[in-house]
Amino acid sequence: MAEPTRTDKRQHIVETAYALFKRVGFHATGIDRIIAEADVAKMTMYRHFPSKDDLMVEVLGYRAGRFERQLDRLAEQAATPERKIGTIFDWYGRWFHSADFHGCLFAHALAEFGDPAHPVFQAAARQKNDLKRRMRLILEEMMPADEADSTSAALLMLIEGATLMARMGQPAAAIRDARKAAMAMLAARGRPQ
Amino acid sequence: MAEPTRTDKRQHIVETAYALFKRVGFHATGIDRIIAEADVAKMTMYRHFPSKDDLMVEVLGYRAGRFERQLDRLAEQAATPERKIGTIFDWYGRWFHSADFHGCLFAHALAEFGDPAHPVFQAAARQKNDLKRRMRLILEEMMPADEADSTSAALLMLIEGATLMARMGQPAAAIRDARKAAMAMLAARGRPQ
DNA sequence: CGATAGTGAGACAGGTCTGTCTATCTATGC
DNA sequence: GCATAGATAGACAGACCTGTCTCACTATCG
Repeated sequence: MAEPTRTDKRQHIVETAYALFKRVGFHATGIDRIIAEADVAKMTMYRHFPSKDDLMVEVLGYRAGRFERQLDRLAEQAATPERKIGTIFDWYGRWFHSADFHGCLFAHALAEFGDPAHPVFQAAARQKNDLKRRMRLILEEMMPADEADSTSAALLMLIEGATLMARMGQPAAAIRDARKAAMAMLAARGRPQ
Repeated sequence: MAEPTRTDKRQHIVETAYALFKRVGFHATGIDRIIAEADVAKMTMYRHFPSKDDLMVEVLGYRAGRFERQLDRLAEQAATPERKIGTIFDWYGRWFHSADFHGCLFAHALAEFGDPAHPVFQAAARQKNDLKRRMRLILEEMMPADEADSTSAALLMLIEGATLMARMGQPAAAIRDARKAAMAMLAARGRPQ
């Protein structure tokens, strides 16, 4: 009964690969290392994922899904648009300070796979676009659509930049300054230029 | 006379490696490809650079120096702090639209080399810190030091995030939204919260 | 002319990479 | 009990990786 079922193996490979890609990188992580740490045979991995590319895409999808579900839960608890955006920044603040923070896996994927036609590039870009859309929909509750679009873009930039700064060893300053700028951006709305 | 001098070879290797690292990535670019495209012997490269790590650090330093010199020249022409910041965003806007834009080499280096003790990581982080310091010094002409610090951090985040969005295929929207947010940030200064 | 320093071409070592294949084992469903 | 599907270990292919080494060549300087 402690025996893992078939589909468990698949998920176990995904999670092991996720941990390695995050810590070590995509190119720098070899198949041999993934199967060694996951403790599965090579053919088991290749049965589930025809190639390393497929595995990377699956890992990114898995991570993106987990991220979306967490933000969904947080959004429910917040009443106003400002607070909803605030909970997103809160999430990033906690993430920056978590023990196994190694930067954004999606940004790293975009960095390592420069070809926009590559499935890994596309899977990573999808997550960024999804996050921007999420924030845009929130902002549309409090401002016109075009303004919500440019503001959500700016918020996404702050988040991505803050993640980079956190990665460079300044997690506390990163989230503080990003949050401050974001809140000022929302509070200043409607004021005369 | 059309013959290249000795030190030219060294610089030629650096520039060829730079073009490849930018387009292809650090791990994905092999020594063999660098020397093939630079049209030099392998031993010539290894005489100048004891290892690939050394070459990568040199490439990052070369690129950072070129960047700094360009910003120095632009800063001279601008009168007010606001305009100086504006010229930096202008530079990024032109870069985003240039033919061989492939994202930020330093951000990619940070993504591929996760260990903060790695010389490549450090060389890349240095450029980000230098850019932040440059903007902080400009902002200190118009605001107190602590405010200049957090504002320069926010501006750096906008720039890094905009670079990521430009890389994902939206260069025009990226620089427009980043610039708009940055200018609003500076204009709103002193207004009551 | 001769010495020296940089360069060239390429073999080579030792390791790693992705992906394939075989042959054996095991667990579940009927 | 038995068939089937999934898992196992490990060899293997063929390519690529970094870095070393040898030996011949060339250009400059005195």
